[in-house]
Amino acid sequence: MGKPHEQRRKEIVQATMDLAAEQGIKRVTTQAIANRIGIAQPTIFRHFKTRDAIFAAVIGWIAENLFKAISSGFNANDQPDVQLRKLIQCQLTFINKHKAIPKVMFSDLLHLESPKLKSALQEVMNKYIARVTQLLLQGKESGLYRDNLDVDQTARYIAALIQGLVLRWSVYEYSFSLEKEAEIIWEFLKPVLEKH
Amino acid sequence: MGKPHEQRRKEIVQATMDLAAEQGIKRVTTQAIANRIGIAQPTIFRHFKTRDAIFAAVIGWIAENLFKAISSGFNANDQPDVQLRKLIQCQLTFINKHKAIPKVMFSDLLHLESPKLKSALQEVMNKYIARVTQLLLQGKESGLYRDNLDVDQTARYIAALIQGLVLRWSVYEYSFSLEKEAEIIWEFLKPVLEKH
DNA sequence: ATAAAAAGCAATTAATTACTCACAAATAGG
DNA sequence: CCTATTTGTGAGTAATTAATTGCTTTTTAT
Repeated sequence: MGKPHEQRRKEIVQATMDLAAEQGIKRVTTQAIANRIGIAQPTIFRHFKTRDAIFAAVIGWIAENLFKAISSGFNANDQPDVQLRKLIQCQLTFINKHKAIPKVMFSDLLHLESPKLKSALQEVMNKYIARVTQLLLQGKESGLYRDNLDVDQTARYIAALIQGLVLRWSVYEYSFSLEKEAEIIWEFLKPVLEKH
Repeated sequence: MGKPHEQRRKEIVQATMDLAAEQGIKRVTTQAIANRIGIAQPTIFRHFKTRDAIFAAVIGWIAENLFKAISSGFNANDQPDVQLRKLIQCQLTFINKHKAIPKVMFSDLLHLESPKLKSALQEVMNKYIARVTQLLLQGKESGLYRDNLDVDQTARYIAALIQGLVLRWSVYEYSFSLEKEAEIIWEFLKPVLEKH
């Protein structure tokens, strides 16, 4: 039954995300994780020093795979606006597939708890906003968008808009299609970005 | 030292909000609340049946005072767009004054915990969105906004935008002025609403 | 094959924390 | 003023849960 360290770590991260999606962060106890995997509770601590370390790994997983996801649709030949549209679509598809993400993002974790987790999440946000800023700048420079577009401000608001949307999606128990929202968000954003 | 029931309840709600703002929901233990007020911990339970009941009262307080706040600037003579702008300004000023709000909104409370608290919060959101929808509709009918404006969708996105903004403000430890954002949000929204 | 290292577990611990209880002090009403 | 109700408290309970410990089993490397 003994499995290699790295494999168990992945199992634990996965089980943590599954439980978080189903029941919320608070109910993800080390016991619950162990039960889900089918190991004893103390075995968890062979693979993670503390419970917080598990959540740090979860955030790491999210960061890594979110950027894989939003890079997956990348095509250098696309116009910047098409790239941005695809980015939003890929992001929402990714979050839809991993319902633990809003639970982690909107939990007590970031509002205090360990400063380490908090700054880890801030970093993900920053990196995401930087990517959007870059695409906005390209669109501006290629004449697609308004000349007076504040790319930093707009990138932050696009991120805020999506976060708010995902929050509602999570609070209303995933009762609407997140993926379909990509198109609607895009229609909403168009007049903000485009010349008129 | 014995104080009347209603007064103590208010003290407890206030202390809970202060502590939540400073340290996050998780650290608001009944002991911490009692310490802040200067009473014994069991005394809390003379005034609230359970800890959850305290948070229900907090949400009640927020709901009540948020609507007072966004109604405070109301002037029937204002154009609908001015009304909406004022609403956003009042809301951000109110949240800025009560930093517990994002802690409560973005906590594990809504992501599971008691369904009662969750639906209470959903109700606040719904009521807020209804108010914004109403103002958008007025603006549309008075010819200020685009004819093809989807008022429901737009109201939801305005709410999402503000929630996302408040989340960032909270995660970044209130390090930027929330009140100043009202103006910037308004500039951001203009092209979405107006004819062009 | 075998010794060392890694992974596993049962039992336990230590800390936290919401909540109870029996009784004391304060307050209010007649 | 006296009594009943309310408010307050010190001491304690029960439940939860992250983390430790000592030992066994499994895996890996030589």
